[in-house]
Amino acid sequence: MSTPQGARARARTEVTVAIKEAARRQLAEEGAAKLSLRAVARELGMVSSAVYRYFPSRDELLTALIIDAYDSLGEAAEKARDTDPGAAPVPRWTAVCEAVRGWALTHPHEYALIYGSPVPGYSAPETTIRAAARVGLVLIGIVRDAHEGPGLATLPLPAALRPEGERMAADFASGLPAEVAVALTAAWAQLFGLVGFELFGQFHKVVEDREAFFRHAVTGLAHGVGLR
Amino acid sequence: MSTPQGARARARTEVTVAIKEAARRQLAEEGAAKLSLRAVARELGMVSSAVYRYFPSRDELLTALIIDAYDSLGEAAEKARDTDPGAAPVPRWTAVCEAVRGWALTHPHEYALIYGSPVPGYSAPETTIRAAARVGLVLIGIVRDAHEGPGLATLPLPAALRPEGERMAADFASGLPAEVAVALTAAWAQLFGLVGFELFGQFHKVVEDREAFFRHAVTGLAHGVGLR
DNA sequence: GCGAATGCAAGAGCGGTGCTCTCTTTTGTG
DNA sequence: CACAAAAGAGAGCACCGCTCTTGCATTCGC
Repeated sequence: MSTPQGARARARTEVTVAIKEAARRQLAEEGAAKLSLRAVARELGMVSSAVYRYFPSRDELLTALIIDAYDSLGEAAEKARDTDPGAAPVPRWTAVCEAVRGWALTHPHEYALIYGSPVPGYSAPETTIRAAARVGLVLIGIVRDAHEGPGLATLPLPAALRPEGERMAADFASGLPAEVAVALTAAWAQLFGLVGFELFGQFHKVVEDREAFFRHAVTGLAHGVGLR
Repeated sequence: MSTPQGARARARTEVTVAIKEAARRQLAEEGAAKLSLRAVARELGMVSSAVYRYFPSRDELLTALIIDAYDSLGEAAEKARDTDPGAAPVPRWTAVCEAVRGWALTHPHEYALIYGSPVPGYSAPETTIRAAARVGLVLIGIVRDAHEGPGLATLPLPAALRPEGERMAADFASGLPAEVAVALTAAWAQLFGLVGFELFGQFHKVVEDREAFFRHAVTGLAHGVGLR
């Protein structure tokens, strides 16, 4: 799976990561819309057609960047979760949320790539799905720990949503009550609403002290899923 | 302000709206990334350089579409608010939220244009800000009505966020308590997090009964701002 | 060890894009 | 009616994604 020996293969993976690095640099500077395969080739001193030996199309290159971005964000979230494993549920939750926000603020174009409009057309390959789930899994883990530890303050679930909640719990939140699975999914989406609004300028002239506002809002999200 | 007489001016506005219509059609079919001024010109039977007499650049055309989209969404929200003015606060709130969701589902590319990544680079002219505020104003109005009527169940605000909340209330939520202004702003962002996640495919294999889930989630948002 | 198969870079080229010029035609108005 | 302003037409520039063919190097099978 890793470098399968051969000097040739080694050179290939090296060029591949060089292309991704140059592309990521362009992405950070100009945004996804301006990312151009030809410019990447120029930066690497090769001709544009050579890049197609490594990525069959611009969209494939973008997809690779998307997966890397999901991984990077997921790693940031996991790191925040693990820095103080003994902390109470709510601080752990807010720490992860703030890590997500921090990553988004330092990688705005990459964030836009994965949580903004799907720019490369409509390609969401299965490979991206696993990567996309990492942040969600971190949040689930915190809530599960709380459920098995100090317990959760659950809210009632309307009857119409009960089967959906049972399915959710079975699918990706095993061990958690249905109403928590539903609340958690909503909080997950709402977290990215907060981050996206700040990042995309919707809070311009609306929220000034973004840090404090965010902390307060995600604390509210934590309470919404039953953490105390 | 409207058509200043002259047949020439009339023709100009006609061509202008024709260009916008063609552009909106392309936007709906292909998305913002594929929207091309030359294709618009082709569809209208004119040469590409002629379009530049009406819109100085592709970005300006996109900006016009953005403003129209904000207006269209705001109108949908206002319509939902006005259909049953005597209803209780929570149903009024959820009706507006569902109107936002419905508009987003029927105008996905336009929604992506205004709440996805800012595609035309980084242009957020002042003119768009007024248009962007309409949905927010609808939500504020509902909460204000409830505040002056049945009252709100407010939650405490951390001391660090009190000045921010006071400023918010003074700026755009006059008559509402500071903690409600803060909660309202958070709910506003969270609403679009829910809509965006559904629209951009993050709920794929996660949420099945989207309608019921959304209704439940926005009811939670309503409670979060103090509506009962 | 050597020829053949394979991998890779280079270059030219196609159709498309945004945008800018110049030139001509149309048209409203003094 | 004449003239100036507005609008359209066309060519052209630099860039884009992508394809194809052509040489060259490396690797593999015999």
